[in-house]
Amino acid sequence: MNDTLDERDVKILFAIADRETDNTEIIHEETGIPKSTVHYRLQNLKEAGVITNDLYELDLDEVGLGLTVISEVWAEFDEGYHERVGEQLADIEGINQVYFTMGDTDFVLIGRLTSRDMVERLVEDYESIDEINRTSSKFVISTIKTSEGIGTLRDYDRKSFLEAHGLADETE
Amino acid sequence: MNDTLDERDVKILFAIADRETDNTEIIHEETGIPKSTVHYRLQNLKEAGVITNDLYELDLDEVGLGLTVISEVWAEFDEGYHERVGEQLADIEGINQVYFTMGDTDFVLIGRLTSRDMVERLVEDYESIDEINRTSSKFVISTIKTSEGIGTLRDYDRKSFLEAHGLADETE
DNA sequence: ATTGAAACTTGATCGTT
DNA sequence: AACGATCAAGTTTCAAT
Repeated sequence: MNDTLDERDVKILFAIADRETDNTEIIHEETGIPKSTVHYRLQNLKEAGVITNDLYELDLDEVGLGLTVISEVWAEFDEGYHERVGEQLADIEGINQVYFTMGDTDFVLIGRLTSRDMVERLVEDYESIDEINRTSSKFVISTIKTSEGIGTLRDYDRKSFLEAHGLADETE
Repeated sequence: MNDTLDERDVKILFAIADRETDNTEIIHEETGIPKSTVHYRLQNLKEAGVITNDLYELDLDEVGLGLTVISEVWAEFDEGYHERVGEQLADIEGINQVYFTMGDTDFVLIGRLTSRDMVERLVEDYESIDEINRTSSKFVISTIKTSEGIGTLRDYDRKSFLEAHGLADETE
């Protein structure tokens, strides 16, 4: 975890996440921090390796989200409840992936947490949801790979991806 | 899935992922497609909802990666092997998250696939790795939430995030 | 380290094919 | 739809604090 990260950096990073853009004018508007200062801070964060590229992929360890927890949650089987339970799980602070899977009302969640202290709260949050029967959590010792969004494409060989979509490879 | 996506769009999207930037000059350099055409294509993809924001978060359904599979893999317990097995799992086409968890050599993987046909190949790929004892896979019926990278910050309340890091909220 | 203003680079637009 | 040339917009730099 990077200790050079201060409140102002956090403010800028949250603004980028919230407004879904790195446009300095908009980040300035959101935070009240001048354009050139925003630029200065972002430059430092890039050099420090907190922001790893132009697409604003983040080093989660560096921002203090080094702890990953994978939870499985079983809920009461009842048609309408899946979505409602799912939304409630998704709203728990620190949870960033929620999947509803085949089998008997089974959710898989992935959370990125700031510390072990949060785990206790997490489980409390699960249990505060009425329809939930049982939960089980496991800690991640090491994250060998993560990619999301456009980064997901890196996991594919372009030729075979095109093939899978019935598209021929255009040779320029 | 969006059928307006053609080979050229895919080429541009892969170039963005590979070069980790959306700089039109660089994408031009990578693909041979003129700057203004790159711009034109990206604009269309944004309007079509394939690219959902300035940070190039993608709608995976729209790019034809609508099928999500979560797998658990147990491997032989042997000090050095974790990383080697992990890397091999990470290299399987379509796998975009690999976690090594507590317990007896247990990996959790998440894959985004183009079609059911790929699942068979996936399992074959798992089994082609020597050290692996047992695998189990489940399909995701619906993805209720996913966020990665800078988007992960959206899962936090800024005040409590700052607090967790021992940072006071600066009032401007 | 911060900032407003200037300088510059680039993304967005336009007109033609 | 594609693309080279042009313009508007954004990013980066700079000098002062």
